[in-house]
Amino acid sequence: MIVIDYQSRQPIYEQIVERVQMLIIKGILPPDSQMPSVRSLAVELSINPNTIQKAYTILEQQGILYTVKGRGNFVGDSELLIARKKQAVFDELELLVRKGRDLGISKEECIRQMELYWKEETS
Amino acid sequence: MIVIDYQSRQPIYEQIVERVQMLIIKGILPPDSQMPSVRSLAVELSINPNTIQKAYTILEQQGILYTVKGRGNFVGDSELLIARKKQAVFDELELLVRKGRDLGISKEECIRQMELYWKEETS
Amino acid sequence: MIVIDYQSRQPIYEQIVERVQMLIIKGILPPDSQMPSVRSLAVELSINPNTIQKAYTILEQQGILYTVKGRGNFVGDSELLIARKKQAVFDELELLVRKGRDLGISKEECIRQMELYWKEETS
Amino acid sequence: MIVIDYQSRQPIYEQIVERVQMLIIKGILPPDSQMPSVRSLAVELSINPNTIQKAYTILEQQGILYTVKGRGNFVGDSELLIARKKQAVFDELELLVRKGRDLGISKEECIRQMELYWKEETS
DNA sequence: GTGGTCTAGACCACA
DNA sequence: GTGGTCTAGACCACA
Repeated sequence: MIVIDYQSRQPIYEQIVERVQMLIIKGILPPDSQMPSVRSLAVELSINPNTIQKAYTILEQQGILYTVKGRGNFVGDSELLIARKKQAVFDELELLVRKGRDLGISKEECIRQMELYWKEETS
Repeated sequence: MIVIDYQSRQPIYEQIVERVQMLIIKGILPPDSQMPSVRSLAVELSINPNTIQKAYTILEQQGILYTVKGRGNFVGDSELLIARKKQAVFDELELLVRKGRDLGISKEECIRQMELYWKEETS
Repeated sequence: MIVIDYQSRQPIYEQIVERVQMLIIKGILPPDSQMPSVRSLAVELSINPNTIQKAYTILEQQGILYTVKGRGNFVGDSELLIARKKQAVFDELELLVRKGRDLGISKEECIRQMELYWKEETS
Repeated sequence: MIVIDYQSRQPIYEQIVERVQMLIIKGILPPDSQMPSVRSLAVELSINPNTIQKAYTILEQQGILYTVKGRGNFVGDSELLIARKKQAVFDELELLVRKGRDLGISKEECIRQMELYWKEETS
């Protein structure tokens, strides 16, 4: 379910955070479902448990997971996550528009490109 | 001319690389003009000369600066840089479109936001 | 495995880059095998870790090594490296042919020499 | 007569040494003809006289130029220079053959390439 | 443990 | 003066 690219420059714990977020967004991990335990996921991915723990801690701090003592980690509210991610996308878009304008890209060219990308099939 | 954020997670040498790229893109540093020397910029920014050297070396490898031994560093072809940066912006845009689609953002909403950002004044 | 000439005009980090490239070409360092750590190689060669780091960084930029944060450096695709090196040899050969022609060396003499060198045993 | 590439990584004094050698090899500077003075060449090329002096000193040490006190620098024996350059070309060729063999290039491929380069027009 | 960044300071080649 | 290399040593993120 979670695939890690060990050759990536992105830290493993960040990759786990993002993969879990995506699984929640896509509904594969529904709200209040139980996450695999730190140990079992560490074994499954052949990763140091400290690294899994770090990812879970971050997800908990973000309010995306919640911990029940003695029972484990559970998926929180997915709407919150989706709203936050949408905002992040728009924030990035704003930055990108600025960069593009500095480079002399016209609004029309930018929109044309965007529509182009929108039409493409995604794998 | 170059402002460094010492608190940033982004390494100092990367900040310098990006600031110099921007100054070239904006035409503030025209082609074939001489860059400040490694030592003088180090003093000006209160940074170790090695760090400046690292930034200049990267800019040289990217073909953005060229070095004349014993004379200094000079600005190279700015068109090359701008073309590369434009491509980078479009690549980022494509990624962003994919992210947005996964989050259920509609094409129309995306374009509306983009037009909004385009109208804003920039500092 | 790696021998450095401290008297050479060639910088130490370049010597390391070339030695590593040769060990990969010869198959002594197979793809995906782990490189010695920056620190251990520094101790082994009695060289400052920063210098090893510089060599490894260059090899990574060339796509010859890949780095996994917190784990180490690993050998990448050797075919890519070999193809690039072959091209470099032919490019040098072309330059050499031009130089030879300017000096009045005949094509026949050049080929005779080349065949001679080819027959020699190499250590 | 001498063209310097100020953007080259090759030091200017080395460029001068090589250009002068080439002019002698091609017979443009015949034996016993007088070289331009350090000062006049410095003015002509807009270069620091120290740099010209360094080039001339090297050429004298190589026996390619000779100095007559109070009169200036003169071109020496060109045969000596040509013989030495030929040897240098063959030495480089030997190194190249070794590199090629290590890379798995066949003798036939190497000779074929060489003949190819030999046929090409030169500018 | 691993690599990555940075400082302080030295010494070199080159112009 | 200019850039380039190297050492010694510190501190950080990551696994």
